[in-house]
Amino acid sequence: MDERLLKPYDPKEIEDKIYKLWEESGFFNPDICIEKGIIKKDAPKFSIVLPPPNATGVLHLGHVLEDSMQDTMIRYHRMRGEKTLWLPGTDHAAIATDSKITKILEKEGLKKKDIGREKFLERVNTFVADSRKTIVSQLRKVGASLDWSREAFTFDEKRNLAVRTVFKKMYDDGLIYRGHRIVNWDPKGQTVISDDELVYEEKKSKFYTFKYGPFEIGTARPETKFGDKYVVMHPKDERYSKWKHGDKLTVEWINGPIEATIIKDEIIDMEFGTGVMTITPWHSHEDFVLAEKYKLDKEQIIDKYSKLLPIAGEFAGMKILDAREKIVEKLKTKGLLVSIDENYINRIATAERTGGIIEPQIMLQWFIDVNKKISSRGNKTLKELMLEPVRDNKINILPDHFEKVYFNWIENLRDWCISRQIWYGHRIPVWYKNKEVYCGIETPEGEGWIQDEDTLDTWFSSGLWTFSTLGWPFDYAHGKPKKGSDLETYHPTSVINPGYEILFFWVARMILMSQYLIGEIPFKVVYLHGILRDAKGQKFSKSLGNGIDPIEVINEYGADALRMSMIVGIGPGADSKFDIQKVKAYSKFTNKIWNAARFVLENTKDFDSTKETELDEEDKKSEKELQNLITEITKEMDEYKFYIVAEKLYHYFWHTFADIIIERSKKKILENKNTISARVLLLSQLTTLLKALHPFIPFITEEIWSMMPLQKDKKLLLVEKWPFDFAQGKPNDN
RNA sequence: GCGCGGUUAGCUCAGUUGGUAGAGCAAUCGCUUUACACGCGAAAGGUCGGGGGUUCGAGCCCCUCACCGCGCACCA
Repeated sequence: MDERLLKPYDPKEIEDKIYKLWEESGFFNPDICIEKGIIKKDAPKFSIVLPPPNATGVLHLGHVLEDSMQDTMIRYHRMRGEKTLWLPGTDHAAIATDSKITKILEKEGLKKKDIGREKFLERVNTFVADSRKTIVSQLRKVGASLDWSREAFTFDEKRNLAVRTVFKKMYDDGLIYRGHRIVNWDPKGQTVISDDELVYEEKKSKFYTFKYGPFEIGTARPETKFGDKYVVMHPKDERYSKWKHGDKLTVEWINGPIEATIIKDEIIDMEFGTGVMTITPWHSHEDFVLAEKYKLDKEQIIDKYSKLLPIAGEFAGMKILDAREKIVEKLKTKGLLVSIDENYINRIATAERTGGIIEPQIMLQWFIDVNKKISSRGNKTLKELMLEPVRDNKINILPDHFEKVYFNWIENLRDWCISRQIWYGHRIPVWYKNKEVYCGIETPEGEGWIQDEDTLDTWFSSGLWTFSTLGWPFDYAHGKPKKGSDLETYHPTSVINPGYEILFFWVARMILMSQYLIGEIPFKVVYLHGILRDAKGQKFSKSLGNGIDPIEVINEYGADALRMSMIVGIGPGADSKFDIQKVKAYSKFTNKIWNAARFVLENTKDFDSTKETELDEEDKKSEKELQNLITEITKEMDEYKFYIVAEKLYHYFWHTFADIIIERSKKKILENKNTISARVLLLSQLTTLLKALHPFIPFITEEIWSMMPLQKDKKLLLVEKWPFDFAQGKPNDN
C-alpha cells in the first residue's frame, strides 16, 4: 500500500502540492484541455467571471463562500467535459481604495493634497499591487481552479481601453451628459457619490418649529433655512385657503425681512406638522424637484466643506453643526421659535465608504441618462434594457424572489451619477480647450487640451467585467465580438455568483452595459448568495473585531473542510452563520474519507478489478443505490442545489459506504465468501464517490485518486469524467 | 407607507409536485469490533410561531395575527 496512507490525514501536507500539480497541468485553462484532447473542441461551454475582490485588502470568509460555490460549479462542468472557463481578477474599487490610502497617509501625518495627484497614485499603485498578490495566493489556498493565464484587473490597460471606448459610445449616443443636478456630496470624502452608495442611519434629533410670517414651519436643519423664500402648502388645505398660489408677503426671518412666495402643490402631506413648509432647493432633493417644476430660484447656502456661505450673514464661515444651535438661539431671541421636539427620529444619509454625512448639493457632474431612447437598440431606454431580459427569463435570478426586488429598484431608478472627485480611478475621457469639448478614446491632437479632472464611479468599469475580460478590443465598428475571440466563445457567461447586496451596484450595471454595448445578456443565471455572519449572527466587521482569517482556518482544518462547511445547507440568497464547529465536523469527514480509502486500498492491492466483475445480489443492490444517487445529484447540480448534493454525498459516504458496505466487506473477506464481489464493489464505489465529491472537496479526493489502482491512462481527477453519462441519461459504468 | 424574506429537535439549518417530520453539532447510554476514538453501536429529543380555511390528508396551498430581519420610498 502507498506509504502516504500509513499516516493520518494531514491537509497541510498535501494541499499546496496538489494545487501545484493542477496548475502545472494547465487544465484550468480550457484551451489547454482542448489541446491535450481532454475536452472536445466543439464541447458546450461553461463560463464564470469571478466577482473581482477589492484590491484593497485580503480575502475574508465571505469570499471563500463565494469561491467555494463557484469552484464547485466550475469543477463539475469541467468534469462534464465542457469547455470550462473561470476567469480571475481584482477590482480597483476606486473610492474604497482611495479612502483607504488617504487614511494610511493621515496616519503618517501626510495629506493627500500636499503630496499631489501623481505621488498619491504611486502610493495607491504600490499598495494595490501588494494586495493583489495576497489575494491571488489566497485564492490558490482555497483551491480555486481559476485560469490564471487570463487574469484581469478592472484598472489595467485593456480594461481602461474598454472604459474609454464605452464612455465615448455612450457620449456619442447622448446617453452620457454633463449637467447641474442635485447630487449626494460627501464632505468627508470630498466627492459625489451615487444613490446606491448611501447608507441611512436613524438618529434621534431635535425638530424645531418656527414662526414664518403667518405660518409655522418645521425643520430638523435650521442651518439650511437662510434663503428659504417659498412657502409650500397643499392646494386643498382649507386652513390656508385664503392664500393663493403666487401670492407674495414679507416675513421676518433669521437675518431680517424676506419676501416670500406662496406655492401650492400636492406634494405636501397635510397631516405632517403644520402642513406648511419652506424649501431649500440647493440642499434637498425633493425641494430641487419642486423648484424645477415652478422654475424657482435656487441658492447655495453651504459649501463643499460644510461651512456656511455669506448668505448666512453673521454665521458665514461656521461649520453647520456648530451654527445650528446659535441660529436657533437667534430665532428664539427674535420670538420666532415655537417649539422643539426632542424625540424626532431623523434618517441621515451617510457615505458608505467614508461615513461622511451627505450634503445634497447642486453640482456640475456627469450622468448616464436611463430614460433616453436608444435608436441602435430598438428605441429602448437603458431602464428597459435592464428590465427586459429578467422579465423575459433570459436571465434567471436565484432565488426567484430577488427578481421582484430587482424590478422594484429599476422602477425607482434615476439617472446614474458617474463622476467622482477622487484621484484613483478611470479618468473621464473628455478634454476641454476654451469652450471646446472633446470626448475621445485617445487624447486629442494639438496644444492646450485639458482633461476633465474627475474619475469614474468604480461600478462603471465593473459593469463591463463580463466582456471587458474576454478579449477586448471588441470589433467596435461592427458592434460584434471578433471572430474566434474569448468574447465570442464564452459570452454570455453561464453564471454570475455575487452576494445579493450588490445586485443593484453590480448585477444591474452589468446587464445595462452588456445589453447596451454588445446587445447581449452578460450571464444566464444570477446565483445570489447571502451574507456570512459570525457565530452570533453579527456581521463581520473591523469595529467588532470579529474577523476570522480564512488562511488560519485552512491551516488548521484544511481547505476541503472549510469549503464543505460553506456549501452544505446554505441555499441561494440565504444568510448564514460561520461556526468553526461546522468546519471541525467536515474535517472529521475528510479524515473519514482518508481512512475508508486506506481500508479499500489495503484490501484491493494486487487485485485486478477488470478480470472479474460479477457482483452478488446485495452488492448489486448497493451499486444500484449509488447509481440512483448519482442520477439524483446530477439533476440537483444542474438545478444549483449544491447545498443538498454536498449533504447527500456526505451522508451516503459515511452511512452507506463506510457503515454498511465496508463493514459488510469485512465480513466477506474474513469468511472468504464472495470476496471478489466485495472488492469490486469497494473499488467501484470509491471511484465513483471520489469523482462525485471532487467538486466539493478537491484536494483530498485528488490525493486519494493518485493512489487508486486503476487503468494506466489515469488522468488527474480534476479532468476525469463526472460519473453520469449525459448522452444516455444514466450513470456511467466504472 | 410599499414590497420581500424568516419563524421546524437545546443550537445551526434542510425539507423537491400536499401523503405518518430530517441532517450536522450538542446532550444520554454502551463499546480498545484488526480503515478511522476525528471512531462504532443504541436510545432520546419537535402539538413544524398563533388562529382560521381548503382537502380523505397541510411544515408545504389560501386568509389572518404576532414577532425577527431586509430592501425601497417618505421624512418640511
